[in-house]
Amino acid sequence: MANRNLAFVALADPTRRAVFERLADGPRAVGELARGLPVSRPAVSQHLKVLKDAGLVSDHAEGARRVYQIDPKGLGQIRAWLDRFWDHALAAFQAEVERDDEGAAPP
Amino acid sequence: MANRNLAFVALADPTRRAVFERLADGPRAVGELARGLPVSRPAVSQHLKVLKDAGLVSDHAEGARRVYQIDPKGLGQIRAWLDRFWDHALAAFQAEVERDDEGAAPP
DNA sequence: CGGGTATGTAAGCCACGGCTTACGTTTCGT
DNA sequence: ACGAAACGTAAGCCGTGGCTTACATACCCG
Repeated sequence: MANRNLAFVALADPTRRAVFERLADGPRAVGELARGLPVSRPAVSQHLKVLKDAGLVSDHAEGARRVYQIDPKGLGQIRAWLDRFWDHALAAFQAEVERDDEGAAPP
Repeated sequence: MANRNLAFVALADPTRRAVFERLADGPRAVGELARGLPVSRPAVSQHLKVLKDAGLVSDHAEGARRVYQIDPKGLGQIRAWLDRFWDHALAAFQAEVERDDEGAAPP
């Protein structure tokens, strides 16, 4: 999926990851998130857009404020990919290790 | 760790991920990897450097060729972070869901 | 209804990153 | 020993992305 690429790109930026981790503690509004971060509020707003497009967060209006929270669906998707890749890569790695040991120390 | 940032950044680029996934099938040399990829061989070389700095791959000389293979240690590190984060975020998410259901449909 | 609050968006700037070509170095083959 | 192969690195180009300031919009409160 192109979704995976979006998720990886979204998680690659440190500031964006800071926003995301901060959101892991519970739902927050934009200004609330911006407070304590070394960037301006519009910057946070832009980061949230990227995270939303990647399916990592969801938002809903709450009066004049806009509350964001983590979307477990997006996070699960990327985790599933990592798990699948993990199995594949590890299998290939072990196969290579065994191939190296083939004539190294036979009983 | 800054290591995590390097890993995320490394995995964010599509071409670099293509190299990495190709490496999951088994160890390969640089030119071998470049064949079939839409970029030049030096580009692949640069990508491999980034992946190596991120602890995602390791390399060893084999004659004139340089063989790269996946480093499971780096991959495990990022997976561990994702697992930890997954638990935390999911817990907060469920707590929020329960808080919403609090007065919604009580028996 | 008027003022302050909370947010998204536009425009513009600047740095960084990915790609290519060109070059230098090491190793293999004959 | 000499040419070719395989690779890393330097230099340079150009698009993209993150940040800021400025502006427009929706909402609450009195």
